[in-house]
Amino acid sequence: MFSQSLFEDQADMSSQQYGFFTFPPNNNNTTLPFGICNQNTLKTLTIIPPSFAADNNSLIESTALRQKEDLTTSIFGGPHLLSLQKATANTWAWGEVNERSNVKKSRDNIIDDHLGVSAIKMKKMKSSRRKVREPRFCFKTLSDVDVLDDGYKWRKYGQKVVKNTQHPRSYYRCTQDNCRVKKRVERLAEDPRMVITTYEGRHVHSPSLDEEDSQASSQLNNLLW
DNA sequence: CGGATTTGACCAGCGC
DNA sequence: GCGCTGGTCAAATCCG
Repeated sequence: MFSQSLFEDQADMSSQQYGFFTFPPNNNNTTLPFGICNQNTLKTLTIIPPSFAADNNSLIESTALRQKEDLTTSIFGGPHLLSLQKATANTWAWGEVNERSNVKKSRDNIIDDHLGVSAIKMKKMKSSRRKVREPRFCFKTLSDVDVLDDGYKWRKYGQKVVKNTQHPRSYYRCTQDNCRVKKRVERLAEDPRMVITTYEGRHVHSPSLDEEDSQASSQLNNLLW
């Protein structure tokens, strides 16, 4: 089961996280731990902030390592800030390698190269459409609202009831022209309080800043996307 | 009235 | 080849 594998990954992830950042930017009640993916390991989860999905996805890991220190100091104003976040939400994220860099590998190797995905989930991923491989990032957030304010404007284009889940999955597209970023929003079957938000692709524009957006959230959005 | 959402139909990939 | 499933489309509907 897909959702089951999420739980398995989550347990391993907590021990590897090296920092937190708030997500979404306008929500003070959620913090997001992040860490580094270890490729080819099933039990070790990799957590990568979306900002690390650099243009060259093969450099995700090294980029994350290189920027780790900068994130915890300059972006968050010092390591002490990390502990000041209201860590009421148990949130996390995982990244997925862009398959385009693996075109010459065998099918099995391609599967193995997905970051932080359990064996069960990898099997599942084989059945999903894979023509266009965009970087994908999944966030698990404790929230009453399904659609978290991430600074971008989204248009819903579909909703689907996923097998063995009681909550439908919603599909959104970024409303910006020429921006093909999509996201899926669903509730965790085992814990409906948890919202699973999966982003696919990278924005080609800045967030649409509303009047409420603070300078800090703008800064964080630039970091993330 | 125009933009956003809903929702059933359709399509593609995969397993059997 | 067929059925199942997830993802997308697009007409209908909603709503500010």
